[in-house]
Amino acid sequence: MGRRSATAPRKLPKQARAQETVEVILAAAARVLKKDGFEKTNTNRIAETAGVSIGSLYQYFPSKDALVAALADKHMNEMSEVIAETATKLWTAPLRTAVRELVAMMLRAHAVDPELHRALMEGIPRSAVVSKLSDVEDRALALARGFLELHKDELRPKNLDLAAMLMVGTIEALTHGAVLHHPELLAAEELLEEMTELVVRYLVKDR
Amino acid sequence: MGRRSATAPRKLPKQARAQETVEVILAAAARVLKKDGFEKTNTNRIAETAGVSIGSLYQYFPSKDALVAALADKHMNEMSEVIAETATKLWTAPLRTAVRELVAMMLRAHAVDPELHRALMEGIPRSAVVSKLSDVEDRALALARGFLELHKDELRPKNLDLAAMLMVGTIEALTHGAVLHHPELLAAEELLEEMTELVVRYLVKDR
Amino acid sequence: MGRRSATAPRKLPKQARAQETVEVILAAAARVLKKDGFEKTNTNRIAETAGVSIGSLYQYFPSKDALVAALADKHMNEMSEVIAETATKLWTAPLRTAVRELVAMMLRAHAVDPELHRALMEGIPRSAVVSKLSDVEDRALALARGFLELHKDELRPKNLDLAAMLMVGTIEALTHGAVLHHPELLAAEELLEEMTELVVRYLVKDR
Amino acid sequence: MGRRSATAPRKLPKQARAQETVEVILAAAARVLKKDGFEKTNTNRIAETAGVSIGSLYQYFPSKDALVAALADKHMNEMSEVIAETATKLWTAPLRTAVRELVAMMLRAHAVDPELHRALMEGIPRSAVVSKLSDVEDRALALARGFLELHKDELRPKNLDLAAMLMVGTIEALTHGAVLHHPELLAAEELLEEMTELVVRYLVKDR
DNA sequence: GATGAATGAGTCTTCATTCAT
DNA sequence: GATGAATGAAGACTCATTCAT
Repeated sequence: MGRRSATAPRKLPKQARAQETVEVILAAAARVLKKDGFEKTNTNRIAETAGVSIGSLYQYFPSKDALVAALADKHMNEMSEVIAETATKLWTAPLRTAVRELVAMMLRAHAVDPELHRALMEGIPRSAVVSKLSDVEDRALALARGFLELHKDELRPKNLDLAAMLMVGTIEALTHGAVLHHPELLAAEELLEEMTELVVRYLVKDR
Repeated sequence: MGRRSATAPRKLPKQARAQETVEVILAAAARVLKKDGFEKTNTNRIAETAGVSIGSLYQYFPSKDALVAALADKHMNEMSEVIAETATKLWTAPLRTAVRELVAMMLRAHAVDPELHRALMEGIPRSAVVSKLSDVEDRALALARGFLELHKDELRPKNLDLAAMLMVGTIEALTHGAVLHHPELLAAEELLEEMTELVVRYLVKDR
Repeated sequence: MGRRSATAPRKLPKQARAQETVEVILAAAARVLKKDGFEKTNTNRIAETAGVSIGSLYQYFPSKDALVAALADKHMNEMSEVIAETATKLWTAPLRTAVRELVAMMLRAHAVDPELHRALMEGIPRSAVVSKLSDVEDRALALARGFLELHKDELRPKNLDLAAMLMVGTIEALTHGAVLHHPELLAAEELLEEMTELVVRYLVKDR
Repeated sequence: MGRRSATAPRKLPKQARAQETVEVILAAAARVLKKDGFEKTNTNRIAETAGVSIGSLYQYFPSKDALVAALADKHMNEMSEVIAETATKLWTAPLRTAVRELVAMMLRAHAVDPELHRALMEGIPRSAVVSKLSDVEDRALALARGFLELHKDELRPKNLDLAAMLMVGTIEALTHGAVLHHPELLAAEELLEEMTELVVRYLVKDR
């Protein structure tokens, strides 16, 4: 019914073998992308790395962009799962605990596959991929906004929109910074504590 | 050589002309990069946009990477100048004022050419360019570290390395976030105030 | 074998099924060919359109060319049947009537499946297909030559080979022209009359 | 100013050397096209045949289709020139002479490069090329229509549109037939005479 | 020095055909 | 026999870079 989106997967594999192939291709794509960056990644090398013919790659992904988009999708879903696991706790916990949980959640989500996350965030141009990724950010922003609304009375900042932006931006940025430059910190207690402190102190009224 | 020395100044116009050509090419490169992103930017188009032959472009820049690196250099220098202007004030001012100045400085530095900054940060792969850009970050980190050391006694965080990282990371991230998503905020007083508040509250001891 | 003979007819359904599959594939090939032209037609799409696996297609046709050739064959046979129906009348009828019948025959033959005829005549390269199609022309030429020989005495042209060529060429060309550009004329009385007039006037002696 | 047509030549060569290259490429394209047909012709082979790099080919022609279109254009222009030379004579000469001239003109026009004409007419799909070629036919049809109008009173057919179609169609078809199957006849006096006879007899009133 | 024509390795992508299940 | 996953040669096209004029 009309032209299908250029980045939609080409066909759903029916046989188990095909499903396996798709998996293998995605894994290879991730590996190559992490190693070479988007620009230097080429479909032939991905196929080769996957131990699959170039024809097979195009059987399942109509274009290079579609392949990367599928990879981004998968990665995003994995991160979303991590987020969904803790999202509910946010609404009942007291402010500090909730913030702590939020930060921990972000750190955990980004710990799923930091290198891939980086590769996806870096080299990719104005394609569908970026929007896929920033969907997550948008949702995080909405979530944060709702969260702040809930704790309105305890908060110092008046402009909740700006506060949400700062909060999400800060957490994301520091998480990304850790991902990029200090992956070892992702699991460190200290970073979690300090980030929590940073956010809470920004948010709460004095005393 | 001997005979020529009488007319040595003549060489100057030539050099001036060459310098001009370099400028024109860099300007064109910036324009194309901002408009099309790194991937779609090609040297021929840059030359065309510059109104210069491709041969001339390669006269002055031995490769595409060299050209982009030069552009990054230039941009970095412009940002560095802005930073240098206010760096000295940091050492004498009281903490809150200094932080405020620091944040303002970052916002101003990134307001130099946000679009170029973005283009440079985005699409570029593992080339020299990224390192050029992160040089700035490294210097900012060192600066921050020194700054914190100076105010050691007033500070709550014990791990100054981590604190410097969070501080610089936060400021940078929020500045970038503003650059990318809300350029109108770059000049806004409110963002400056809130970011200052964020950092100061994080840094200072209670009471 | 011995035991089987009792159930020998059982084999028939299988063969019938196979025959059916062949038909389905040919029909699909015709449909795709008409719609997309030879160049854009590919075996996978034909198989898909036929609701048959690509493997089955190659079970019955060893190559793409063989498939197209079979299609051409079939089409040619259908046209030949139409021709055979009226061919005998040619030998007994008076000149004008015979020519009229000849023209009508050509128009009818080409009305069998004009679109397929066109697709077959157009996009196909130096493959067996073209020769298949021109077999028909050759036979038509021979038929015409014999026909002219029969009416020798009534004719103006002395070079019967040339006359046959002109006659067949004219009829074919105009029929094709009609097929391509004015399909609605294929069934029109007027075209038939004028073509008859054209040929008869060319052939007969004055007075 | 908007997207340029996909089949427009890419750039006009400024230097003499470039003009030469374009010529060489077109000549090679013609040669390969005649030898292999459209389908089997590929740009790499054309470049190779031209003794030119594939890059040079794409410097001047943005696509394979554009190259073929340019070739068709050139061929058409050459044919048009031949036609233009004699077109004027048609309006003053008596009917039979004019028809004879018309037929001769067509034969001459198609004798310019019969093989190329054939290759161009055959394998090419629904691209711009076909329309280029049929432009000529359309103009011929209009010319013929005007011609018949002029001689209205001497003519037997009442439906001048149909008569023009038959006339042009016949001449073209027979010319093409000669081009394809009997190139030696293109220059033969006999074919010219017979075709003239065919057309004149069709057109004129008895007596 | 400047010009822009020429180069060709490298990329994406298609599709006829094979073959394991 | 049927299926459809897999293959890979081949072809269109790009673009960084070189070099004759």
